Amino acid sequence: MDVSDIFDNLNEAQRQAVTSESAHLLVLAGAGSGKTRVIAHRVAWLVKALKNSPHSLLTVTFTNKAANEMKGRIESLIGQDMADFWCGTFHGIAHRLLRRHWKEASLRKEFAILDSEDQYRVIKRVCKSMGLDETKWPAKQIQWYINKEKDECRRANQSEAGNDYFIEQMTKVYLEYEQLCERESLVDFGELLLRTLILLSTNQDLLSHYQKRFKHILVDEFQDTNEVQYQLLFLLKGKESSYTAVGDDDQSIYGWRGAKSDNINRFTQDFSGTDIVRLEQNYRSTQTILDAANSVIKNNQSRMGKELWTNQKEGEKISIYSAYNEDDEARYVVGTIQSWADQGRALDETAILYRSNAQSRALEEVILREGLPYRIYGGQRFYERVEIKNAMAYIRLIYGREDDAAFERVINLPPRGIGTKTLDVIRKKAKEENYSLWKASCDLIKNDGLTSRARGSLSRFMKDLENLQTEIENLELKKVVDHTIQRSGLIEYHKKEAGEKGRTRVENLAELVSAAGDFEPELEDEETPILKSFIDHAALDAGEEQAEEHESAIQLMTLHSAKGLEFPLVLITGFEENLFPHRLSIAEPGQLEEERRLCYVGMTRAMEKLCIIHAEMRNLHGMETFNPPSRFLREIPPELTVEIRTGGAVSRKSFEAKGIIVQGEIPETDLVLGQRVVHEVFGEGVILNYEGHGANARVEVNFDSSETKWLMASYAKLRPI
DNA sequence: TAAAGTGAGGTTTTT
DNA sequence: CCTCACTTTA
Repeated sequence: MDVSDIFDNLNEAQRQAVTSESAHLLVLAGAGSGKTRVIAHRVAWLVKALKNSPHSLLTVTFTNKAANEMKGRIESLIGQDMADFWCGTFHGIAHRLLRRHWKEASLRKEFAILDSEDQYRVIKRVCKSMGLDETKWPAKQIQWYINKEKDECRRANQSEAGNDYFIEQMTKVYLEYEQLCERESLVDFGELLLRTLILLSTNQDLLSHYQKRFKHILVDEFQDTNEVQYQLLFLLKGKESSYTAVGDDDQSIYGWRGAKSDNINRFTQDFSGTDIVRLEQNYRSTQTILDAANSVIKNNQSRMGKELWTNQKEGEKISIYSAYNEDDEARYVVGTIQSWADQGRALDETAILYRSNAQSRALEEVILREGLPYRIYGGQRFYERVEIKNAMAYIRLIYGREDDAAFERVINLPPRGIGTKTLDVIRKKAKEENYSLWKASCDLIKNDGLTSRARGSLSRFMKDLENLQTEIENLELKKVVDHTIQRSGLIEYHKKEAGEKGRTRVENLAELVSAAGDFEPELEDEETPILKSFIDHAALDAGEEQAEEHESAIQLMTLHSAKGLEFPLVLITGFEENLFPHRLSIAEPGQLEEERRLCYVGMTRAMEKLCIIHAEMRNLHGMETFNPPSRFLREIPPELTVEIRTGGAVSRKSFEAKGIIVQGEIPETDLVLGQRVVHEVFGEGVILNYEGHGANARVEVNFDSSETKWLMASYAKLRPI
């Protein structure tokens, strides 16, 4: 294979980054400048040109999706076996290390991973046992506190309470929680990282082994690293290791969960001999979109400074639409997308972005009404769904009876007459004897510590589980899962559930079976049984890929989850003060700047056309709220925008009030509002509304079929009658 | 013990 | 307005 393949289609700066031979490398890569590409090509270059073994490379990303994508790209670029190549998320890699060195990390061999819901439940359990008032000390807040502490590398005994009552109290719970996790060998997400950090820093042999192994460490989205992640990277730095950090301080939007974009600056100081390469050529967006995004982000004080440019054409102006309310907003959005589709473009080229998930509802309703296919990202992920978590709890219990969280989850699911009272007795017994709920149940049944009714139900439950265990022995994973959801009664239970809900739950369970069929554990060690690998996978990978629809659909998502994606047509909704920037972020300058970066991220997702919509009035929490247009709107130079119908011919409100057809000429066209026209396909109708002018004019026509459509005037070939 | 009613609270998200 | 968690009732 020819090494030049690796350089094809790279620009000068990219090539410089890919082939840099300085001790360390920092790539400051603007949005759409080919940052993932640089990492993939650099790995390829290290392997193909410099003959590094894949074994000596480590690539770290933040999401599983990004890791998979990266791996795929690299493999297709190199075209050789990369079995020994570590490429994963921080958590995935930490997990791998802990599984390998569980003994040194003082864990049990079969330690379990707590996802955030499991963690929440455990914390609740701890609070209860401490007799804490739940209303005064919400478990959610405690969870947040503990995770924050772990992100900052602090154990419970390392917090400085001073005489702060709040911290003192939090620390107490943290301590209890820590002990419980220790006792049951439970590891939450933060713990994966912190424990790995401690494992390596207290184990010189292990540390130098990995320091020697990893000659090149490459980190994507560096601006999103938090304290513990940074320290982990720093710790792994050996005499010969060389680091590549790629990031964009302007796209740091996760400060609120502990990410420190300042780690970029820290990197240049801690890793001496760092070469800095800036990627400022954007391959994604038109000049107009880029100019607008640049002038918004320029208002931030704390920046490393960077200006994107492109070779692309100026492109269309940015449409600004002032909607009357959220319903009008949704109609405009859908209308714009429809005319996009009318021009023969695909629906999956379009994305509707919003600040908070709650905004998706109004949009969804209108899309649904128009019968367009759509897909909402975010929200509930596959392995987080209750029915899936329940099924997984059975599987966890089959794997190991000591799993109290799983036990509590399914002991009465489907309902089998074991209520809180019985469970309390079991809990108490377990606590007294300091062993698992399962063992406690065994003893209670033997020693007759229960009412006969509870005893019957409980022993039936336990016997069922034992039977299930023997039945699935030697079956392949898919069959195990299938068998489990059948025999546990979960399928029956959800089938009985009313309406749509029950049906989708049954479907999801079926999906779980097929996910199990497709599941391939990471090879590495044959010691771990596949069942355990599958359980870990479910905790570590929320399963964004699952149940994906393949039909070309409109994409709906929050601004946060749009990061890293691109779409030809992007519509950002809810561009209002108190919504975006969010009410809670306005007061503090640091948070406001993060909101602005979020805005920058959103705008730079657009390739060809960007629309920004704000509503004059919006129903929020059941109240009519009037918010002025977002300050970010004023930061976009007016010459880059077209305001659609502002102070113009049509007053939305009067139009709304009474389907009156407003009169008026549509600029630079031969059409007039209220005019009867005929369309080749849709037949005759009346022009109700318009926006834009000349070649860009779009008109709303109410056809005699009573259907109303937004059409591009220049494409629709409307003939006046 | 299981199903209907009451009331607070309602950024952003990954692992 | 809508969701959720928790409380009351059959």
